[in-house]
Amino acid sequence: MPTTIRDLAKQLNLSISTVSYALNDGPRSVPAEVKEKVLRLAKELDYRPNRIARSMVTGRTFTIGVVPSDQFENFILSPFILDCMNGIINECEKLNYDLLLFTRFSANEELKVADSISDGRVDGLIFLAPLLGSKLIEIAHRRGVPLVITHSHHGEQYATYTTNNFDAVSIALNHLVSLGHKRIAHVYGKQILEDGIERRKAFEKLAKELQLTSPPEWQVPGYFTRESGYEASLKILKSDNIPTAFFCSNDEMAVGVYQAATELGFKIPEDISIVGVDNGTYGSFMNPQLTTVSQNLYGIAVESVRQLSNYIENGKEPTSRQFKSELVVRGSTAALVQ
Amino acid sequence: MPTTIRDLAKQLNLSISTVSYALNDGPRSVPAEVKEKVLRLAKELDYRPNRIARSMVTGRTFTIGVVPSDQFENFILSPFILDCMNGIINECEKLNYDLLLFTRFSANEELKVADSISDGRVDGLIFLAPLLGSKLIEIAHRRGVPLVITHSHHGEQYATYTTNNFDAVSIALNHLVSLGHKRIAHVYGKQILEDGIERRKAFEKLAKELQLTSPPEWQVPGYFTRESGYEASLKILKSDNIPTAFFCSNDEMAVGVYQAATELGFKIPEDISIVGVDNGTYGSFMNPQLTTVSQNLYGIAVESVRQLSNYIENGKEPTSRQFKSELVVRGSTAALVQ
DNA sequence: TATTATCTGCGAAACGTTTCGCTTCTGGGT
DNA sequence: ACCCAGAAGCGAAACGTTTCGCAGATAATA
Repeated sequence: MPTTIRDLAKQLNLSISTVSYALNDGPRSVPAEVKEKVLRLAKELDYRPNRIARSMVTGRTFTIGVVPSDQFENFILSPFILDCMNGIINECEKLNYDLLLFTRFSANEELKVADSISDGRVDGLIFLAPLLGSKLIEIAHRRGVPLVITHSHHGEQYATYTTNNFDAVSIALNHLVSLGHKRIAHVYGKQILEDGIERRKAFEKLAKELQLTSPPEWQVPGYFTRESGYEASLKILKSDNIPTAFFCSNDEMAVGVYQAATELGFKIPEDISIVGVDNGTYGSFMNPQLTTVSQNLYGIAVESVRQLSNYIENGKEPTSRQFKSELVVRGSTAALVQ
Repeated sequence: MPTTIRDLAKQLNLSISTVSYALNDGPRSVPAEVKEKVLRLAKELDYRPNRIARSMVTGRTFTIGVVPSDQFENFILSPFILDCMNGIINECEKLNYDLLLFTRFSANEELKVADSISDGRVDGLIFLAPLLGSKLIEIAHRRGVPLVITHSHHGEQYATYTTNNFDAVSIALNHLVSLGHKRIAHVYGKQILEDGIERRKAFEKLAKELQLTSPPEWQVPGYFTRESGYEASLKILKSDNIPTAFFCSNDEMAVGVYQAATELGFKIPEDISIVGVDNGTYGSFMNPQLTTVSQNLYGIAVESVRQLSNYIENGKEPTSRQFKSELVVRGSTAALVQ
């Protein structure tokens, strides 16, 4: 029903090819008056080229697919993902890409998803913090879909955009140590996400180096969610051996620790200091605001889009980059008073 | 380079049509053994039907487009939008739709956007809390793209999924009144979003009905963001006429009020009670947790996807629905002590 | 046995573009 | 007067599907 290029051609007594050249300014020239005629009629008939048909012949869709890792039941876009998405969206806007957000995550549907990410609808893919066991990446790669990975590595052959997790943890712990803290608990994150694993290892190593007091019962598992941070820290805070500070493997879990601590009557930062990782949007929503180690979530997102698009458009192989972290001192840490 | 249906046909000495019938289980039958042969080879050659080509002929894309209102510079997906998106994503997953997230928002590009939302790539559109002046909706409608609107009305001809804003405000204010508060300030929201306008009007009306004390200087403008809530409330809190409670037109602004209040030494809820609207993910991140009026963001999102898909698939006209709000009492409100 | 329905299967059209190869025409350079 | 380059424009192929119209073979009905 919508106007097609054929309608234009017919009404103007021109061939389809000429009309196409006029509309697209190439690849061949048409006389100025013809072009004008075409454009005028196109406007009049509210003509818009059908993107599907164009993709059919050009092989390009000007769409980038985003594959978030499946996070939690009914809560696919976490605050963390939100910050990533904002960077991706803005850069896509600049580069004139649209964004296809893949919605089928369930692990048992992995094959279906695999088909849907490689059926020609996207020019390339961005994997957001993929789970460790996911086979999607290999499949997409084998099928020749251009892709980049954020917040995880996945073998040398992939371009990855990550934070140096060891540094991040080091920055956080050194900050606490500089404030006099030695008794530090660790709420670690999901152990099927690279960030979770790496930060946990980093903590263990650094705890020795910095001669921290941090017995096994102070290493508690979370899942990068507020709830899990709450549960995990509650156990520690209810025991008779209380740390003076918590290092949380991400900001969301730190929120949970806030709540557990507050509920039990501890004051932040007077009684307990808390540091998170991410510097996500909502760290500053908290009261007191959260001291954290920034991941350059926005920058990582932007860079991954840029490199992906540069590969798609110019064939330039994307190169991996690791991003630096920075300490963001706010209200949740204070010098230890004895 | 990928395997096509033609490759399968050639290798099996079958016609393309027969192969297609075998792959799709219809619309005509093929003998079981032929079908098996086809499926086996398809698997062997890692054949996946090209979605673009399929769309070309069927006219269907199995993709729903989401158009967020442009919110703030560099921050397109707000926490509010995040909650909406989660509902949309989950329902799309169930109904086997993918999601195209439109990324070009700038008002000055409205025409370009208009083309991109109606160029055949989506089966339907969901407008998320569109700005009041936006012409996108009319354009999409005129061009025959199925659409629904959330969190705003836009004329009788559109299916809309909204919250009853008057009720929401009423619930919040009655809660405060029941706690003894009469001196209530209002941080209102963006006046180019329907929610912002309606809640402001509701507050004005209810302030009279409930005989609140709320002079004009206590009606302060925000933009539904934390920063704006902070700025707006700071003015009031620094004056020599301090309310006992704040009603904030959304949760994010309430966060800003928390911060302003805390900075100036007010205690929540002892000195000042605060109520927000949304019951977004973030409200429970705060300390004390925010008392709020829940919008059923998730339910609204789900319902809009359902109705849209039902229209796309079965031609059943979507019908508007208004959703109820509920009071969620948490830690930021307390009885007024004199 | 003659007639009609049901299976199989093929070929081709259609979806709406982009772009290549050709032809015809014009004008400038020798 | 002849040649050649460039401009203008057309027709058709191609992208990878789905599906309609046919035709021939086989089975069911009278």
